[in-house]
Amino acid sequence: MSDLKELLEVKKCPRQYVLAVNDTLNVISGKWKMPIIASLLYGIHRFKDLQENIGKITPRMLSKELKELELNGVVERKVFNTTPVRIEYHLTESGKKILAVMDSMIEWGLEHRERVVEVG
Amino acid sequence: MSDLKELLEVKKCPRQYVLAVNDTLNVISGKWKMPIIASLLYGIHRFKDLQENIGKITPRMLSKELKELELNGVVERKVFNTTPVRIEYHLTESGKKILAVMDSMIEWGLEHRERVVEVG
DNA sequence: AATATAACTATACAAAAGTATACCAATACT
DNA sequence: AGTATTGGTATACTTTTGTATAGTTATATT
Repeated sequence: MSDLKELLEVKKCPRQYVLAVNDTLNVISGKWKMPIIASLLYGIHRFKDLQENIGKITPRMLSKELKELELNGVVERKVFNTTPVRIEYHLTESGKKILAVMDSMIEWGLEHRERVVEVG
Repeated sequence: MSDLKELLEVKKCPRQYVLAVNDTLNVISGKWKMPIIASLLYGIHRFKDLQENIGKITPRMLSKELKELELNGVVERKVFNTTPVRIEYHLTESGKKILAVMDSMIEWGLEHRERVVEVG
């Protein structure tokens, strides 16, 4: 295959795919996104509980990340009119489906570790 | 389910899964990893060609990222004893399989965009 | 009136990631 | 000797991401 053909082939890589990958990366990149999403998946929904479960995250980061996830349509914030006020964070339908991406990442990561150990 | 049970359930989330996800994130996170891996997948292997294909990347970043990918066992660097010297970067077996992760990211990203457009 | 609790916010800072611009080394060609 | 080519490095920045530490608001409890 000629260099030109290859170049054209690359240019054909659909823009919507690039956008889709970037959207996904935005949602899962960073130190705390995965721990937060995983905790929500496991049924932890309140600020203090998330903070305790994740361990070393500061309230500033937890707040910031939850806001970003909410803005990205991955998390929904629910306010309950009790005293003291109770607030719960839940994954949206999209949010729950990130599990599929996590699964593919786990699969790749495990296989890769085995291969690296074999090779040296 | 009690809070305690939930907590224990979370603690059961296997450490090797956490490591696997982190390994994968390390390989795909950042502004340039995906463009580089995609270019390699599409058959572009030389430094200058990668630089041209990716567009706005500086040689410093391309060099740095390729080194990191090599260190992580995702890319292999081959030196050809020609004049002038020819160097090629190729994905390892592990590297090629990142396509599966990319696919799941594309799928999630596309679905998520549709859902966000629907909801508003 | 003092203390406790949930759910944060504010300010200042440090570290990591990325950019801009210029330069280098080896070899071959003219 | 001067120029071109490939495959990078070096230095100095700017931006983004994450940390540390303290404070706030609203209500209820003692």
